[in-house]
Amino acid sequence: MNKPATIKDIARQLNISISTVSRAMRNAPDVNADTRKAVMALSEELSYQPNKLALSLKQKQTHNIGVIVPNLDYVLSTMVKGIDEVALEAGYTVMVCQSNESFGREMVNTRRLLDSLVDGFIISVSSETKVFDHFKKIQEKEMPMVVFDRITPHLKAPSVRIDNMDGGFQATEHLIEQGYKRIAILAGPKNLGISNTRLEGYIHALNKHKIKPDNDLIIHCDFNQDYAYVATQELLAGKKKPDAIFTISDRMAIGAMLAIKERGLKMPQDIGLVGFNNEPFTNLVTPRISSVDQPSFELGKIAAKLFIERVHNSDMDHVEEILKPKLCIRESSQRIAPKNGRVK
Amino acid sequence: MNKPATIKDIARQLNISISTVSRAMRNAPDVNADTRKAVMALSEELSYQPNKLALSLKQKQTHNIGVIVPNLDYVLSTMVKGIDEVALEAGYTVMVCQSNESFGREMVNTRRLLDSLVDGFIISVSSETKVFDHFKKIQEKEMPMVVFDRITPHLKAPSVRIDNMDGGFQATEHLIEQGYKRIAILAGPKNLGISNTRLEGYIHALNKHKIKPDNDLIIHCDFNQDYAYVATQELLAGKKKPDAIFTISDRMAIGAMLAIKERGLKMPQDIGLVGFNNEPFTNLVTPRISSVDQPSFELGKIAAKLFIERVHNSDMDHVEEILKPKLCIRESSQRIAPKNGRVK
DNA sequence: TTGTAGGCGTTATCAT
DNA sequence: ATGATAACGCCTACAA
Repeated sequence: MNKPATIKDIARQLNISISTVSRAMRNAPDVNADTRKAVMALSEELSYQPNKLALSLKQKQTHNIGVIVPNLDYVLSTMVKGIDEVALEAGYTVMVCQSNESFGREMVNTRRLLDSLVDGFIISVSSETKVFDHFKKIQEKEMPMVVFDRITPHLKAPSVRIDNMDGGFQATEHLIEQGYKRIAILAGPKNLGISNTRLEGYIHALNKHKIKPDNDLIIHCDFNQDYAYVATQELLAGKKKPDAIFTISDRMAIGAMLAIKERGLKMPQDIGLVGFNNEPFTNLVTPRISSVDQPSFELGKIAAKLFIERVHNSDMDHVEEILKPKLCIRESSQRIAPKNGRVK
Repeated sequence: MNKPATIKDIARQLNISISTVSRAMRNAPDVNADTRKAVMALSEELSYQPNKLALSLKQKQTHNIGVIVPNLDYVLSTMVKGIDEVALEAGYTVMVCQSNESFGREMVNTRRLLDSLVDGFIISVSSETKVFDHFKKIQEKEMPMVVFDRITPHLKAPSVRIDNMDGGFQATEHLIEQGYKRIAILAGPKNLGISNTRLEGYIHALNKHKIKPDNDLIIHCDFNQDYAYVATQELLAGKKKPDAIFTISDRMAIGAMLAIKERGLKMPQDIGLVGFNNEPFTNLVTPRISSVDQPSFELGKIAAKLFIERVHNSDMDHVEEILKPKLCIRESSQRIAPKNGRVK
């Protein structure tokens, strides 16, 4: 490891003091032009790089942001891209850690980053997490923290998310308008906020249209394809079959779709299907799946912006940005031809 | 920011010296049991956390690994998960940076992490990158560096990748065996290694079966769905139409598929299609797309293992792990019924 | 067993 | 305009 040059080396070679070099480097006003030139030249030659560690230690800030996400699926990796974009611009480096939806991993990652590696956090909470002590520790240190996408009332912090209720509402009302009567919902895990809020939207839509929610049509299952597949099989095998299904993720929609096809039912004729996230593949399967689109990249950018704002202003815990999702209607749920033209 | 406790605080409160505290903390052998107990108790009470920055500065190592990837799509995020798994186990924290396939971003990210933030790098090269000076700088510093997935001959470093040639070969030979005669390939950008190697595999398979490669059937286009869509449209509109297409990514396969459907051709009867990556959605579209599966998670784990090995052994530049991919045959290319049973 | 002193690379304060 | 010195939090000879 041929060690990197330090200001000390430069000082020694130039026969000037360390502090002068330091000043010259940072374009301080009170330094002789020639001296500066000499310093610059030599530092170039030695390809001097200031040591961030020393700087961070001194200034007690790292200019790193810890980003903790449950996974890096389509939606979250797009959001992270948004965070990255803004953070980089503002001179921050992003450290991404996946918790794999595991509470333990989330704790470990948080603790590690907390060890003076980052100035603060941008967090999306794992679905497994029910205790928030590790995050509260961040706040006890009065570190900036922003929660995004998967927020929780347990954490008082500036946040940005989409209007999940509205998303659930749009999806459900659309199905109602298409004439579906018995609309089931495959909701996610019970302790997951986005799951419950999308469910609320579903209930709202039913209520608005005077349809009584039926508990047999409200299924909580894990957030993935396989569980959705099984849940749908059971729904379709039961005696109170649904004629439409709203799944709160596209992965789950796929699971549902497989079960539906297996049973020989046709979408949208026999049964309607709407997913959530608008992942690219919804547009590729047959039939194409209607899905609620969310502005993920934008959301990530806002999360980072909130963070940066929060750095300078600690009175922001009440800030809660909410972005509107938008239903994309496709074949899987469109059984009444739209008035003006064709399905996208 | 109520500042965290340091060993200094502990020393002062306990009326002992800093070094004793330091020793007690690290379970040094030569420290009185009572002293240690007292130190432990107080450090617990003050919820003391050693300052990683100071440690890193002192020891000149951070125990961070910089991971630079062109994006976080399905394959790469799975690989990163593998890296994460092993790295965490070994006491390393992973810093992931996306270059967004941009050379500039890749440089910026590398430089940032290089500023004493990481002990080394695990890298997958962006498709845009043709100059490797930023990576060579890593090596000049004699930092450990491992290249994975998207490797390049320009970088002498331990690496792990899949056998892309074999993947291309498997896909192509399978199409030949299914009786396709005019097999086109949608290869990626020309300067991308995996693109060319998969293309080589394609050529090999053709040669083996005495089919003369036709330059009109070899298309280089950007690594995404839209370009593949256009390229396929052109192929199918030309006078020398292919009767099968091998795309070197599943995203591209989707683009091809859209163009094929648009033209009213049926898969696998009229035209065969094979993709690469075995992304989950290949199993979901209609028809299901045959695709070359690669052990992404495993590959990530190996990358991290190589890194850790490399930390202790600098003579590893020749190491080159190669994992075998495996073709998953599905409906899009299967026009001869398999002998033993059904398509998966 | 414990304490003292010096150093990691940088900046900031106070002299000169 | 420049230099000396202390400090950030920790570790490690060396001394006691």
